[in-house]
Amino acid sequence: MPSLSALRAFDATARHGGFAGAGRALNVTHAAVTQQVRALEAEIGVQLVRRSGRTVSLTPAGERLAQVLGEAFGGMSAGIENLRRSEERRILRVTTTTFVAEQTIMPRLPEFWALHPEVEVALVPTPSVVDLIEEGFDLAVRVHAADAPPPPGTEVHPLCHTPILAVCAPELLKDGPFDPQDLPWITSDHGWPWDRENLSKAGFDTSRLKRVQLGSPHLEMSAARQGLGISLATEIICRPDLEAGRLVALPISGLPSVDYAVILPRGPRRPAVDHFASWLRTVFA
Amino acid sequence: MPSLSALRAFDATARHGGFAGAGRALNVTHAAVTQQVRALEAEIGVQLVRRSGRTVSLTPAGERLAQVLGEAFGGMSAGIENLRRSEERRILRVTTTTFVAEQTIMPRLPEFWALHPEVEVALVPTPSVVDLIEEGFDLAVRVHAADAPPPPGTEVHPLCHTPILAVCAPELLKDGPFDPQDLPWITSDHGWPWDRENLSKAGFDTSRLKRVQLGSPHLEMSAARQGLGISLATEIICRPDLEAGRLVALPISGLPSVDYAVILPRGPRRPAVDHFASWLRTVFA
DNA sequence: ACGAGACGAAAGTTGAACTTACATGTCATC
DNA sequence: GATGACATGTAAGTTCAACTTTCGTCTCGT
Repeated sequence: MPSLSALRAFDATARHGGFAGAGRALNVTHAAVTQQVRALEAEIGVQLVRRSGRTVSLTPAGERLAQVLGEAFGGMSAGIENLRRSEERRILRVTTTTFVAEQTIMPRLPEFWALHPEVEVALVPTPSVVDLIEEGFDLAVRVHAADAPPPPGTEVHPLCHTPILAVCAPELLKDGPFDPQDLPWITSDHGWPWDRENLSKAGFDTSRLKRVQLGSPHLEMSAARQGLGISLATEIICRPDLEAGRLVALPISGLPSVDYAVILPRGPRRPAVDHFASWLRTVFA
Repeated sequence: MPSLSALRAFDATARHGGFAGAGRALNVTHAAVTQQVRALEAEIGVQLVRRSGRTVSLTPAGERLAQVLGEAFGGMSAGIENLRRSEERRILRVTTTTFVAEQTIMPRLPEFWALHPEVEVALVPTPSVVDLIEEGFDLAVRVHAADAPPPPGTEVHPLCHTPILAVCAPELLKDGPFDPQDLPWITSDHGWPWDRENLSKAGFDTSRLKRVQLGSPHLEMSAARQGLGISLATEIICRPDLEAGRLVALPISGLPSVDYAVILPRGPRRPAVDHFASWLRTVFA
């Protein structure tokens, strides 16, 4: 098969009716085009253009080839253009935990849309870390230790370092100090192993704790606000409730801190993904 | 539009299910293919292949692009292959004078077919020099002075230098020497200007000559053989008749000589044209 | 545990494609 | 018929995209 740039040079020559015009269209000089077309003619052994004085015209063979090439190149560029456009407009799929989605990102999403109104965002709360690439996500916000290696095929951009707090409704503290061992801990089947690990680090005897289990994660925070018990949560998640006085942090020392990070699939990204990632940095600052 | 070699690299990757296989198909290393595919992904901003361990698979976007590219490249190579083949088998169109065609080439054509049985030859006798390219001829055999410039768009390969003879049937000489001014000259409307010029150079008073005009060129030689008069012809044309004793050359001095040459359109040629041209050299030797 | 065979990354190399420069040829216009 | 604008032809010089090389890593089958 002949060189593709020679084919493109001939295609442009046919389209623009001359070497000079083809050169302009391809951003090269006319000499480059003549060389390529000559090479193509030599390669396939057929005269493709008639050179008569100041103008060139296609031979019958040239006409046939130009037809074929025009369709092929046209199909290519149309296909690529489609792909690029459908990709550009595709909705931005973001996965994170229910808490981060509801408490941290959703309340401030209007700020993002003020910056980039054209980007549609789908926030998909998934309890566990999922395979970004396999599930077709563009971005994840996850707890990810700063020194941990990124999951295969992804890259990690740290967002913030934030302490884990034990929070409850201020009413629970009205009657003075109390022993946290006595109060119920609001948790879930899924979150309990993690909560237990963190409470152990703070010196609690986790086998003696009372637990309140709720069916859906987004009920937990509201249960805490209503004084049902104590909940473990990162500071960044409950910051709005702390500032509004709906929750208070218990003075428990020894609870660890965690790192939040943006996790992105490796490889090429459309601009919308980068926009959202950099906006997240301001949200988690 | 992305680089065509990147598109071809991706096409080959899709076709062969991996970078290594694509590299083998394109006669390059796997590294070259990965680079090109990565560049393509960056260019159009879409992930096209999933790299998982030892194998690669196409993403949905990659599938779509592979489909489009496969059709485009397939169409191209089919079109080129068609062109090349139809050109290869195309009949060889040769133009020359009636005399050369009938007297010199046609009798020996079997020798050419013995060498190249696959080449079909069309001998087209045309009285005047025609535009090779415009009329779609592959080759012409013409009288062309060795030092004359080639017609535009053509190249000239000299064949032989041959004298112009005045010939007649041997019977006309039976009654002893005679004055050529008295005998009729066999000529044609079309050939007369040329004959007159040559006769003038040999010192004849052309206004006093008797002329016999015949309708078709290929009757002239046979009229000469039958003793109707004298004919002007190049030695190479009437050599078979001279050798067979059907014609004799009159001892007229002063007639000029001419050069025969092969005239070819410039540019790429298929092998059959070169074969025929080089065979002609042996015929005219 | 080990070798075969695939992909990944980075630095070095090469030649195809391009530019530059000048000659030539044609056409429109004055 | 002289002139200028604009096309193509050719050849020699230049550059950067594409490729190779090299080494590392991963996965799979034995």
